[in-house]
Formats: sequence, C-alpha cells, structure tokens
Amino acid sequence: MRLATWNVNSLKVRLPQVVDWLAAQQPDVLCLQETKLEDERFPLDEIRATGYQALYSGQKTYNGVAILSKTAAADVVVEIPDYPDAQKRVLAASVAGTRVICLYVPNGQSVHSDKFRYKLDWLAAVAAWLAREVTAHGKVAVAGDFNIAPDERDVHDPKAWEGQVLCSAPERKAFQALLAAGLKDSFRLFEQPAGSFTWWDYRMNAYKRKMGLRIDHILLSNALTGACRSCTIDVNPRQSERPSDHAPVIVELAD
DNA sequence: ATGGCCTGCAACGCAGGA
Repeated sequence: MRLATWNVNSLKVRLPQVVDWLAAQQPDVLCLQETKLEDERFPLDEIRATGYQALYSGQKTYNGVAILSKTAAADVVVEIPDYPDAQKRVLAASVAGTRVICLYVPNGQSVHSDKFRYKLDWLAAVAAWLAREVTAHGKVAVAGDFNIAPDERDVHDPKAWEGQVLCSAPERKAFQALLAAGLKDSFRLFEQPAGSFTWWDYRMNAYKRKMGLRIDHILLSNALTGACRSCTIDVNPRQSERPSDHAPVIVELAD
C-alpha cells in the first residue's frame, strides 16, 4: 500500500495539481488537509474521474479534510470522540485492513495566543483517541499536517525558531504524547537527507533558500512499522506554478 | 529593522495560515 498526505491549501485552487499527482503517483490512499470547501462544493466528480473514491468533511473558508482511496472506506468518523469541535480537522476510515486517520492539527498562531491553548487541548484529546484506535484496530496510520516540527533536524534554523510556535517545547511534548499512543514517525525509520522539510513560507523566497520545516507526518502503529519500506517527501509540486506551501509525504507499506 | 505571500470572503481590507 502507498499512503500519502498533502496539505493542499485550497482544493479548489489545487484540484488540477491533485488530479495530476494522483495519476503520476498512484497512491492507494491520499489524505488531504485545508480543502477549504463545504461538502456540497467538494469536487467529487473530478476525483471519481481519476479512479478514486472520496470521503470529506469540510467547511467554508477554513480547515477541511478528505481521504481519497482506490478501494472502499468503512467505519467513517468525522469527530474526535467526546471532544466537541466546530472545526473540521479529523477524518478516520478503514481502508484495505488499515485504519487511516487524517489530521489537520491547529496552527496555534503564537505560543501566547488562545489558539495555542486550543492546539494543546486538541492534541491531548487526539492522543487519547489515537491510543484507543491503536488498541481497537492494530494497523493504524495517522497522516496529516501536524503543525509541529518534532526536533531540530526538522527546522532550517533551529536558533531562529527556538521556542516559537511549531517548534516550542509544549508542542514537541504533545507530539511525543501522540507517539506514546503506540505510533512511530515513519520518516525517522530511515536514513534521511539533512534539510528534509515539508513546508516553506510563501514569502521571502523560502523554498529556493531551503528555509523550511518538517511539519507534515505519517505515524504508523507498531503493527505497520515492520512493513514500512520507505517514507519520502515529494518536493516536485512545491516547485510548480501556483503551489501549495506544503509538499506531499508518502509511505510504502509491504502487503 | 521590517516585512515580505497566498486564499477566501466580500469588500476595495481583513482573518488566517505557519
């Protein structure tokens, strides 16, 4: 199974790129974040025409997640259990024997903001949920935009980012708490090039200057890590015309 | 030293992203 995640920063704008990418990469599952579309406006016909089924949970203007899959998805969940939240940030479904959980973690804005408190509360609720999902399903893949750079290797300039949102100690602790649910960061199962990032600011020519962060991740439960053959970042879409500011991440899982 | 870009909504600027 090839499973991927991509924050597209508006599926309306990025639909042609998503269609091209599906055709080229042929993932079995693609988790999307920041679709920014109400469900009535989801481009279902266009996605189906590429040979994929789609689950989606969206809202106007902000947030929004989707899971595209070649085969049918079952047992769909669109909320963190017992955590009421109007923001559409989670989507879970079982595909080909694997529990796939798509996450769009809150950005947090700055470490002193109310949004930062929301981010940490939200992550605590997700950690408890993931632990239950791992126990219930065994084979679990959690893919998405985590808005956390787990350690210094994931930051182009650790000194400049020290203590800042996306890199702060409480966020990194929250990321470790997600792993403590019984998950591993698939990217770090392998030797990786230095300067591997998944997000680059639109400003300051950040992509060309390699000023990035690795904040998009695919976590795998222990039942899946042994089958994981690779985890890679596809920077090609980030180099295209009118790109998303995030690059897709892909894992290969042996059958 | 500062802010620098992109998207959506709906207005001719703002909120939000990261």
